[in-house]
Amino acid sequence: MSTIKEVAAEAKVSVATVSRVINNNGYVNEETRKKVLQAISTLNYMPNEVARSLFKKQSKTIALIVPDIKNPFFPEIARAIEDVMSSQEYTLILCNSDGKVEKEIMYLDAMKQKYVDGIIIVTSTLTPKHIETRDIPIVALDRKISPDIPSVTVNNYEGARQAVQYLKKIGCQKIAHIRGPHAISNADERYKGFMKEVENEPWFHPELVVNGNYNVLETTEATKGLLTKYPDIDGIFAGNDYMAIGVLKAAVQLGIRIPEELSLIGFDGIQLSQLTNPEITTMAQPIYELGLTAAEQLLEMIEGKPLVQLHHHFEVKLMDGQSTKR
Amino acid sequence: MSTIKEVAAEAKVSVATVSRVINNNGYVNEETRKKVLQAISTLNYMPNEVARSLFKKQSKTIALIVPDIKNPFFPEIARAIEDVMSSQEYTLILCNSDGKVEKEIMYLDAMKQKYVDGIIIVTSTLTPKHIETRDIPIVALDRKISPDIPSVTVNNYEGARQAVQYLKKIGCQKIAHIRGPHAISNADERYKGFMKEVENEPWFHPELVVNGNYNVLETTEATKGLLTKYPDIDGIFAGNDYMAIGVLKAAVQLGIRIPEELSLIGFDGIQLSQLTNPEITTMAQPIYELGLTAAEQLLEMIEGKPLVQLHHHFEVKLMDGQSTKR
DNA sequence: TTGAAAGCGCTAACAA
DNA sequence: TTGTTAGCGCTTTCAA
Repeated sequence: MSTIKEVAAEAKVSVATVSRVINNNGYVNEETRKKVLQAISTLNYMPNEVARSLFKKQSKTIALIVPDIKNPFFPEIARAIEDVMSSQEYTLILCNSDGKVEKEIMYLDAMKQKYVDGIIIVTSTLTPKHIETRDIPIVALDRKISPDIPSVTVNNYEGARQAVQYLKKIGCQKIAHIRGPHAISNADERYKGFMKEVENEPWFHPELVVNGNYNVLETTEATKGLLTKYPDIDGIFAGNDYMAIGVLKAAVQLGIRIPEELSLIGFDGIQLSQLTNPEITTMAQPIYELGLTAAEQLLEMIEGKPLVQLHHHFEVKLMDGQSTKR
Repeated sequence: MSTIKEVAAEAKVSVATVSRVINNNGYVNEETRKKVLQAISTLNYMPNEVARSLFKKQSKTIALIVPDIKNPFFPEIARAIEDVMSSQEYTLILCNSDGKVEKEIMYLDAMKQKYVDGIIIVTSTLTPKHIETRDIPIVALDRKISPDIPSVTVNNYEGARQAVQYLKKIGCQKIAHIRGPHAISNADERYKGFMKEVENEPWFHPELVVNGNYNVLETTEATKGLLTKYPDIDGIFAGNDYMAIGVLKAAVQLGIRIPEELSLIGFDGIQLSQLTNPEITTMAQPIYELGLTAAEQLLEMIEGKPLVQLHHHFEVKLMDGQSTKR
C-alpha cells in the first residue's frame, strides 16, 4: 500500500495538496489536481482509514449488538442495517451478547476504543447509566432502554391485542398464550396485550398462559402440556414466530390439526414463518424497515443533527397465513 | 477518554513506562507499575486501539464476507467465527456481497484500508488474482477459490453420493435431484455426486434433475412441475435444506405425503431443517466446526505461523429426520 | 494556490 | 529501570 507521501513525491507536490484533492476541499489548481490524480492512479493509492480515524476521532464504522445472530429475526435486521451503512461507506461490526450485560458492556468498551461512531443495540439488560458514562451515539432497537435514548420499536401491545381479536373474530372460544421470557420488554408487552383482551372473558384463567422462552423446544413441551390439560383450547397466540413453530410441532405430535381444530397466530413475520406447513398467520413487523430506520437514525446522530423524533414506533400488520381458520 | 499522556502525568512517569505496563513488556519496577496501574484506574484509561493499529499496521479485526446473512446457513457460521474471534479479542466485520464480484472487491479494498488483519470469504466469483494483488490473509469458506488459497469445505461429492445411496437403500425406485445454481461449486459437486449414483440406473434420465437455485419458491414450482410430469418419483435429493423446504411445500400442495409416498433428503443440517413438519432428513455439515476451523486457520495466518494444512475438508453426516421412510 | 509543520495516541529503538 | 524521541499516515492550521 502506498502512502500519501509517496503520492506527493510522485506528483511533485506536498502531502497537503494531495490531501486536498482526495478530500476535495481547499483550493487546488486544476493542473495540480490532474497531476495528483495521475499519481494516485499510477500508484494505486488508497487512503489509510486508520490514520484518518486517528486524526478525526471517528472510524466510519458502527456496531450492531444483538443477543444472537442465529435467532432468525436478527439476520434480517442486520441485513437492512448493513445495506444502509455500506451505501454510506460505513462498515458494520457484529457482536453477539447472548443477552448478557457483561458482554454488552465489554463490547461497548471495545467499540469505544476503536472509535466506532455509533452503536445499534438490542438489549433488555443495559441501563441508561451504562450508556451515558460511555458517551457514544446509540439507538435501541426492538426494545427501549429509556425515554432518553433513541429507539426503534413496534407496537407490541396493540399487535398482541389485534392478534387475539382476530382469533376471537374467527370464532375461537378458548385462547391460550405462549409468552416470551419475563423481563424482555416486547414479551411483556405482548403478554399485556393478550391479557387486556382476555381477562374479562368467562373462559379465561391464568393457566392459559405458559412461558415458551422464545425457544422452540421449550415451547413444544409447554404446548403439549397445555393442550393435554385443556383440550378445548382452540386458539393460540404465540409470542413470536419461533415459538409458533414450536406450537406447530406440538400439534403434529398430538395429532391436532391446524387450523381445523386449533388456530395459531404468531408475531414477527420472519421469513421462516412462511416456510412452514401450514404457513403461519402472524403479526408482521416491518423488519427491514426497522433496521433501516435504526440505521438512518444513528447516522443522523453521528452527523450531529438534532433528532426530529427520538422514538420511532411502528405498527404491526396481520399477515394472513394458513394456521388460522377463516 | 483519557490518553496515555494523561496517565503518565497522573502517575508521574513517562508515556513509555505506561506503555510498558499496559503491554506487559520491558522492565518496570514493581513500585512504578503499581503507581501506573493506580493512575489507569483513577482515570479509567483504556488504550486507543486506533492509534495502536496505526503503529502496528493491524487492527485486531477480521472481516467475514458472505453472499447474504439472511441465508440461514451463514448466521450459524458467523456465530462460530465471532465466538472464536471475540475470545481472542478480535472484532468481526460483517459484509454482504450478494454474490457479486464488484461488491466483494469493494469490500476487500475497504477492509485493506482499515488494516483488517484477515478475511474469511464465501465466494464463487473471486479469483486468486484478486486476492494476490491485495496481499491479505484470507481463507475461503464453503467454496474453494484455488489450490493455493487456504480453505475450509466439506465433501459435497461424497455427501451427495451417500444421500442417494441412502434413498436407494430405503427402497426408492426413481430419484430426482433439485440442484443448486450452476457455477456455485458446492452445487456442482453435489450434482456430480448425485449423477455418479444414478447415471447407470435404468430408470434415470436427465429430466430428473431440475434447478432450484437455492431458492424456496423456485424450488416449489420446479418440484411441482417435476412431480406432476413424473408421478412415480419416490425419492428426492435436494441440494440444500432450504430447497428441501421448497420440496416439502410442493408436496403439501400436491397432496403427496412425505415420507409415505415420497422420501426427501436435504443437505446442510441447518437448524431450520429440524423445525419443519416432518423434520428433514439431511446430510449435515458440521457448521459450527466449519466456522471455528476457518477462524482458527485465519488466526494462524495472521500470527504468521505456517499452515500445517492448507485445506480442511470435512465429511458430512446423515442426520436422520422424518422425511425419509425406513 | 501551495507548503511546512504540528499533532491525533500509541510503540519501540535508543540513550541514559 | 526509566525517559526521550521518532514515526505510523493522515488532516488542518498557518504562513507564504
